[in-house]
Amino acid sequence: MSKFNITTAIHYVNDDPHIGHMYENIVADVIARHRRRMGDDVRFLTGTDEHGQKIERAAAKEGISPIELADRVVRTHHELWKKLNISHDDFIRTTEPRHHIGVLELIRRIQQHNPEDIYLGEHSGWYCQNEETFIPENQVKNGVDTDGHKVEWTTEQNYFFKLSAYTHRLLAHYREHPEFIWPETRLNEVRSFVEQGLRDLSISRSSIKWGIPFPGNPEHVIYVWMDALTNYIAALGFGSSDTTLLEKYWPADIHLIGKDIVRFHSVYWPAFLMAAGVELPKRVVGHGFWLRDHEKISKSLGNVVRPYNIIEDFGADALRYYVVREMVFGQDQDYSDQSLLGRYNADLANDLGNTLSRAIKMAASYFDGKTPPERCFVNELMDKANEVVPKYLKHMDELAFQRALEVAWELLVAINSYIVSREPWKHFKENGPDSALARILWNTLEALRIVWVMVAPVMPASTRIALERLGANPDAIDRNALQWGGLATSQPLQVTDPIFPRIDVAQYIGGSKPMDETKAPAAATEAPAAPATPAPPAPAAETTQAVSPGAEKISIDQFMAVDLRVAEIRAAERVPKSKKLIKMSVFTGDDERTIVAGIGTKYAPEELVGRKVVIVANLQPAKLMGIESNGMVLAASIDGEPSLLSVDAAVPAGTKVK
RNA sequence: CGCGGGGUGGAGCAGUCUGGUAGCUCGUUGGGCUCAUAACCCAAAGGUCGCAGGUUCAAAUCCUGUCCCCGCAACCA
Repeated sequence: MSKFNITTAIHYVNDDPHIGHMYENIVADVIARHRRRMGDDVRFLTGTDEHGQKIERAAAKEGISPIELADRVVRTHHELWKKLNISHDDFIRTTEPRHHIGVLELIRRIQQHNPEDIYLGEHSGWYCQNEETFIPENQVKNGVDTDGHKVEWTTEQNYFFKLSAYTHRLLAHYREHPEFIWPETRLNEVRSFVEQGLRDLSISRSSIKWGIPFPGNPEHVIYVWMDALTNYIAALGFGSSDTTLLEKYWPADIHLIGKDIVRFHSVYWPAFLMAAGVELPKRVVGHGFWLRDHEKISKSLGNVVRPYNIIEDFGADALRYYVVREMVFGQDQDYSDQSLLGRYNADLANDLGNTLSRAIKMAASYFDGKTPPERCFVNELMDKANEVVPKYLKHMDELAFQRALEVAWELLVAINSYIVSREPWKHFKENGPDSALARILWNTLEALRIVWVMVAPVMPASTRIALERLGANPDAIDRNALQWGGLATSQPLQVTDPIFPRIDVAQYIGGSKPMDETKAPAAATEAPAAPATPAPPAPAAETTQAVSPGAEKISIDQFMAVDLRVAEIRAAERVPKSKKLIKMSVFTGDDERTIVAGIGTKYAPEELVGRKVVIVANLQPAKLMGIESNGMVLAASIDGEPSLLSVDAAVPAGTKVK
């Protein structure tokens, strides 16, 4: 018996799980269940990442402690995994003592094996007092970050990991183990990233409190990624006195993660492990993302998919099947309710479920409610099954789950075709329940049993039900169960309601059950949205909605503080390499100045020259693509399409607008 | 020359690494069956595989060039 250790990423607890999280755990579960029934000793780990600034802040906003927030969200995760039948063996939280121990041990081992790999250095950057953090360069403009807070160039002392020293060893590892990163495109990406040379990595933060204190310097907290990645070994007892699990299950066979964090898992993580003298995981597998209308799903876009109602109404298996069947594993895929329901009806209701009812009802009515009394080992369904099963297993091994299911459906189609060609109903009328009929229906049921066994890792709950109805042993889903001949004769069949009832899509979608955007049941405990820090006023060019009557009123003085005036565009050109920026030279009555505006999607530079527009003349200068813009051109915009405000040509430049 | 993904029958997508009759699901049309969840089976229509060159006996697949679309990053002041 060989061991098989699979992990998911640990999910960040700043929000309820969405379809991306579900997908990852579902796929990991499918793999785990498959390996288990193939006889492996499986260890399947998932968990939550609970440290870091975002949690700290989200908690502060609600007036609770970070751990309280984490506890609450973790509960949602547990409930969801239970609903989805995720069969993990362990669930680790980065706030657990065992995790702390593991992280500290990792650092200790690095210091022991490669003392020079962790050193105290200086880190400089834009620091925001208000948020107590460094702000990335690209979010800083004019001494202010994107939230409008003041930032200062600050230098702080940090511990660093000598990542630069591992460049060549990592490249060598990729060369010797090309299977280390999957799919190949990700390997190429990572390799080219590493080939550019690696910079040392800051592995402590003194500005954050919510984390694991750095050993020997409690003013610092360990960098979240170093913290988080260690969960994979901490869960196995790394650093504890009991290393049984570690010896048994490490290295991991698969770290299943999203493609966005492949770099952390295939560069930082192995480098840490090399430094600590710990064996590397065998494989980092990056899956694709679920998209919505070809766009990335994100909270800010408001297109997050949380198909809780699907789970409620059709069971976890429908969702499990959909995500595994619809996505080419490794690639991105569009999500839509229509496609989910389409798959449900076509594949589950019409094919899988209907064939089950069809076969069972016939067999039951002709053979006294039991599986037919005679088995058969010479027939085309058996041939088909023997052809399909090896292909199925190959696809499963190659992580081509979509293909594996396709192949299982081939057998299903063959079953229906077989039924039609043998016409059991006619045979029964003409000959009664003779042995030929018994063989025909036994073949049908037996092939169906094999289909369900193939489907078992994806739809475990439904498989149990189906096998019971078929008169088969619901626990028999191991590798032997994929062989022809497993169905016993004269076992009780169950004739019941459809396992996957058809859905009227129009009615369902149009009905009172919006599937998206619904929150998890457990999320009902979520505190009411705390008053957010006031958002910076939207730039005029972006304002699409009418000013609501309830909006705060401003005084005339406040309004007059804005210097609105008519200006004439003297010259205009596109900003090179920009998508929508147009650089204009405008005459304001007093001077001629440069204004950059994001109107290039709608207007061509030529048609702008000579045009009179309204500008805000006393706006703070800002740099856009390196060009200083002194003012703002007013425009109304619909869905990002700007429409410039203009005045009659007779109005001279410089005229005040009020 | 920023990074990456993609352009394949009406729709959505596989196939491209490892050239060899272009495949799947949905939809459409005609027929069959009436055992089953208005399900199932058979058949048909429908594609110059973005475009142009090249390599080859043979190119959706390899090479070169080119056009277009979509993410990310950098810019809607």
